[in-house]
Amino acid sequence: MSPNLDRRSERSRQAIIEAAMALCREQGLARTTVEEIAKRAGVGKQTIYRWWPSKTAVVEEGINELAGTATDFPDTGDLLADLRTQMAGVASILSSPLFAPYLSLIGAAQDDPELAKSFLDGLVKPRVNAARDRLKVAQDQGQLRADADLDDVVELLYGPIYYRALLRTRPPSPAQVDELLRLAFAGLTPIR
Amino acid sequence: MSPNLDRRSERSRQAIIEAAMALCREQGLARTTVEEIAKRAGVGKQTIYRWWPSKTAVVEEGINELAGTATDFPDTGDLLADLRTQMAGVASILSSPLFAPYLSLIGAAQDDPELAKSFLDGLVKPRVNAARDRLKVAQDQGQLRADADLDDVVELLYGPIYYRALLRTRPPSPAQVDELLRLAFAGLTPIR
Amino acid sequence: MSPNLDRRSERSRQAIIEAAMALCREQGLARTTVEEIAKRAGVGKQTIYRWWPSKTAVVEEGINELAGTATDFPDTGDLLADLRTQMAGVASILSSPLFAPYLSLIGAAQDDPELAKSFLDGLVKPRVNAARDRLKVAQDQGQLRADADLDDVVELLYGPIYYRALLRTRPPSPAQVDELLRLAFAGLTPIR
Amino acid sequence: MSPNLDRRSERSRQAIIEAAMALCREQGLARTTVEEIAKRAGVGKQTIYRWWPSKTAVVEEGINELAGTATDFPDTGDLLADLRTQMAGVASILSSPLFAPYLSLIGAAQDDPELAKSFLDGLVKPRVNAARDRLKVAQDQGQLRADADLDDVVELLYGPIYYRALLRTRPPSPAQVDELLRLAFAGLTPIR
DNA sequence: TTCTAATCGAGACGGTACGTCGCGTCTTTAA
DNA sequence: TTAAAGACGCGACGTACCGTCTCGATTAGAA
Repeated sequence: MSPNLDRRSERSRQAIIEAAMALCREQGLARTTVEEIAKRAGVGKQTIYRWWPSKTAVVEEGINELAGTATDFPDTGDLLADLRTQMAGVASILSSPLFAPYLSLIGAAQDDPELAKSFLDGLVKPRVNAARDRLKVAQDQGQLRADADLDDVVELLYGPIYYRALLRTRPPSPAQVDELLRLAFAGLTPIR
Repeated sequence: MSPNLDRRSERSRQAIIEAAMALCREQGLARTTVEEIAKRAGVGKQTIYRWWPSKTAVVEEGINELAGTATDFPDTGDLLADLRTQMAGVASILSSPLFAPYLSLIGAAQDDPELAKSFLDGLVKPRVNAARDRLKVAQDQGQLRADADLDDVVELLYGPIYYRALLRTRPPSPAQVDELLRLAFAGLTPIR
Repeated sequence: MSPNLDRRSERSRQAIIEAAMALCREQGLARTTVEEIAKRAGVGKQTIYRWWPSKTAVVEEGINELAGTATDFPDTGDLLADLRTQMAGVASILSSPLFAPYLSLIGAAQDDPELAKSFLDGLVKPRVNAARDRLKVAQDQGQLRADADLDDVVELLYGPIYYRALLRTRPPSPAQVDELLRLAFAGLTPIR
Repeated sequence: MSPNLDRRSERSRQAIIEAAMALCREQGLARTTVEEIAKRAGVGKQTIYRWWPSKTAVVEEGINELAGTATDFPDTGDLLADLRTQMAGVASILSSPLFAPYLSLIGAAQDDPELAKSFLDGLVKPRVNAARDRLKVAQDQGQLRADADLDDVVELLYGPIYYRALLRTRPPSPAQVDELLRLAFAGLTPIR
């Protein structure tokens, strides 16, 4: 019924993911076809369909491998510094052609509830949890407002970065992160 | 060369937009086909292609008509109150099934630079400008930190709403807006 | 539901039939694919599937057009001479590369009851009937044994020609027809 | 190079042939796949490909075993009686579902010269030779027209049986054989 | 008010890609 | 070494839509 994982060809698996990511970078996910991926990977279409339900699932796996630990959270004891480091990494990623398939994936998820779910569970939640954990430590240390809900804080900090990337107003950047952190921590209320 | 606008059938125009929006709400933009739109609208395919370059353009027009003045900015003199009002409207829209095609459109734009451009110019920029104008007035009145770049402020306030909608963590809501405004204006720095 | 015959492209119809027949002659029906036919005819696959249920149906129509009136029965008043003429025509056809698809069709019909039926009704029966009509006239004129069942006679005369063609023992030929007629009319019983 | 016959599994060999024949009877040769045969026989595909070049070769072997000595020629000294016996056997076979794969095989051979050759050499020729031998004896005894070419006689007698089977006009039968022999021996020329 | 040219609904067309089936080969594990 | 099992690269299947292209049949503006 379901295929035997032991007999799976690792060579083909990697070739498929790499081909999918490359094509996705060149033309976007929408214009990338399973046939092209198969051809570029030197693989039969069936081998793709045997192990993934769709091209988006392939790209999801590719993104997951690519992201790896790149967005891990540091803990130097200084929250602001750590946020600056990590968020600058996120901003770089979201403006990098290497990670363009990531934005395509978020795009595709808008019309694909299953993809949305696996994307949320597999890519977003783990990283949000890590962020929340780091914030919790800082909050306990008095480096963060005690009455702030940590999910709200995560949204406040990362929302603006994704906003730029997804609405294409301007690319996210480390400079944005600096200003963003300054504003978010100081608050918009004018100094009296 | 280009078709004669005077002879255009308004009945068909509306039927097409309504069919496109309805199908988009039912199945998402990706699964909606031009043929379906034509059939549901009781229209020939050619009539769609004569007036729009693609199905996304139809949906874009539909969104534009639907949005109308719903997200206009009030000016009661009280910035925080006005933001609360307007942002709550945005949050409602972004969580409403009626506006689901709007998210689909942002999704499609990730792989379609032309759509991204016209979407940005036609839908996003005018509203961002209106927001910036309102913020400028408030800043001049001393209701907003003087050293805050207004584009950054817009991102800080709207980023978190779009973040929830597009990453599907949880739906945007007026309650989010309240907390968001509280945090953003007060700042994350703990009260000493 | 079913396509509109008035709007059918005659150019495409002919190109498809000609391509199918040509490929069938070159490689046999079994190795001929719908995709090849479409490509050679400069036509979309759907156009084939719109008007025919299968490639064999295309070839059937091609054979029908090709056969035309080539196997019509003459009536000079001399049964033996007429049979010689007409059967020689049949023998030529069954050994001609031009008509190779005809044998392929009979082959395919062995595993396809629907094809067998339409082949029988469309190609075989009309010709058998014509043969029987000619034989009936001759029988009434005393040129053919009065107690012979005409269907049996048809089988006796044409069976050996098809036998050679389908079992590939040796190709049918006018010479075969001569000898066949001699034997069949004189009978196998030795002259006392 | 070629596999070792001594180590061959007789159990598998028989299971494969039986599965192939059964499937061929149920669905025809064209719709029978090697994968189905392997599955039904409880055998790996490779085991089929190791010992046969194609599914038709398996069926050919199956037919050969099935036919066995069923169509052997008797020699009671009475040609007509012997022909009646043997031809009735052939007619029974050609109208029996058990032997349906035989007709499928002839069908497949129309587009497969290699199959045609091995079919002709392995199945047809030996039986034609046996028939010719029996006819030769009879001819020498004066039971058959002396000036009749024996290959022509074989075609005259067996052609009509195959004709019915392959063109699907009506099934061959012992009754057909009776009438056939009557006509062929008496001749079609009216009695003066 | 009639003429006439553009737009309309309809849908056939040449294509591209889909997701599936089966081919014949190859690789792994067990007997 | 042969066997069962089944993954693999490949090619074709029949289908769904694409965007273009005819077709009459309206239908509204200019004559």
